[in-house]
Amino acid sequence: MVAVISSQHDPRQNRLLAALSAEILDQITPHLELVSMPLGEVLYESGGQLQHVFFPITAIISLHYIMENGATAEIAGVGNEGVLGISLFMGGNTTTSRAAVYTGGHGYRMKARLMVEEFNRGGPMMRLMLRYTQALMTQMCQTAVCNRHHSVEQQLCRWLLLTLDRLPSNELIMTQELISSMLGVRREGITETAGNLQRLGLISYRRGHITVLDRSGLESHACECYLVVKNEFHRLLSETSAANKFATGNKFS
Amino acid sequence: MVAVISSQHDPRQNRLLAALSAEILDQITPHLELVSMPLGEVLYESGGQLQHVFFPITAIISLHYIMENGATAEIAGVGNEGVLGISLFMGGNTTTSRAAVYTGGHGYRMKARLMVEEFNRGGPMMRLMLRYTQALMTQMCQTAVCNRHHSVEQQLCRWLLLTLDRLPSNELIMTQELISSMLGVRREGITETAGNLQRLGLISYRRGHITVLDRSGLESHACECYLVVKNEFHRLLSETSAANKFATGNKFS
DNA sequence: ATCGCTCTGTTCGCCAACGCACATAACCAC
DNA sequence: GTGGTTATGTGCGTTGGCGAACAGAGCGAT
Repeated sequence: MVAVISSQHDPRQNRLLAALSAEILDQITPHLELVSMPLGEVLYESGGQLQHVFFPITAIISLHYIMENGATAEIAGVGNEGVLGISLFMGGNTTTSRAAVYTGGHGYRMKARLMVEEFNRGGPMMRLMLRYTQALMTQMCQTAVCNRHHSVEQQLCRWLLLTLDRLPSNELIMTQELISSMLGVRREGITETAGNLQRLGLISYRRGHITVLDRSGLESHACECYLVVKNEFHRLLSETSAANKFATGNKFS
Repeated sequence: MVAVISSQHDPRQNRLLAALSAEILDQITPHLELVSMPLGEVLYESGGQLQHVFFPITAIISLHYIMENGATAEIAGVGNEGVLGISLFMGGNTTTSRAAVYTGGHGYRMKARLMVEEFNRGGPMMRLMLRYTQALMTQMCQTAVCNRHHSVEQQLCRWLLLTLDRLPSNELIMTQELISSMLGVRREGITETAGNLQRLGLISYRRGHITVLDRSGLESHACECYLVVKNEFHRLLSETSAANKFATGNKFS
């Protein structure tokens, strides 16, 4: 069973891991453990300790905050472009947010201690993690801005696109209820908005499934936030990025 | 003139600098330049290059995003507890946000290249900057959450308290117009809310000045977000924090 | 002392999103 | 199939915050 799964997956399906040199990737691959990440699994609670960092490949994780009254709001998402657990090497060990799987799938995990050791070498892994952290911060910023100024429809479009970018197909497996709790809005608001988008021919959906039919149409209904995040991720994490420039004068390199 | 100013200020007035060991602080002090940071000064524009990092002592800086339609929203603030310019060592060099002074005062600045070099030593400066970065992320997260779920009144209370914590006195020098653009709400909304708070005896204000009369009253009108941010800054940046724990197994230390 | 600019106070209609309640419809397990 | 469960659709009334427009009041400059 494990062998079957392994043959279908490769650490390079995670774009952060893929950005590492073959040398470093070979070095850490023995420590990467393929794990199933089922919908709803909580990878850490607010204030909890992480035993592993996670590199999703087909799963998507939501970083969100649960308020005293139980309401939730997503702060950022983590898919195959990223890693869960940056607080380990940032020095705080915990965060005030929670992480849960909202699109089931697989990912690789690595023991926290190994990750910290690798980070502390100060080499390409550290630089990659720091660049990713900055990209994640951009996503958080844009979430804040979007929450302040944009309509539910704009936010839904943004969110669908960001999620779609992390998936191999154009179909999302999730209920409107789930989306509403991610965006921190009413479920009825999603029903209404999704209905509009379907009427416009941008998406189609049935109970628990959403298919994107017209990606560029969705983009034009989304707010600017989507492209800001997407472009910043590309700028910071494309292989030809500022990595080398940054390394100038770095005694680690 | 410079001598007079210098005699009144000390790098230790910035709590990040104060958290460094005397040895390291002595080492970088020659490179710290005391600068005046007048209200409205733009320290960097979205996408621009930073020539310096800034350690505010009496000034407060707003990190905010300007939308295509000109509306603004603050993402986080930076005062004497922090540093402006983390994108320099995170590897991205620029951010999508903008930084402007919203409470005039003074701060120290340091040439960007020197900061990067110091960071790249991988020692206490790096660990301090990373812990600060995580605290800043918490602030961003809470801004996102607060924007989603809390009323203008709750947000105003939170914002006043966060600003107050960065000031030596209980008086804020700023117009309602300025506050509204920080929070990304209408100026009238601030007028109305500030009027309520004054009627309740929590604050008093006159044209361009706000005095906090009842701090704990303000706290009880604020949402949970204020304390989340405050506690997380304390946890991550108090001198007895996880710094040493983090350093365990770190070949730099 | 006065003028003029800027900041603050107040009103009005408007609308997006909310909270609640309940109807219908799809899917799953048996 | 059929029944139960869960997801989606719809219709209220309510409300917090918006946009615009303008009146008054404070403060600084001259």
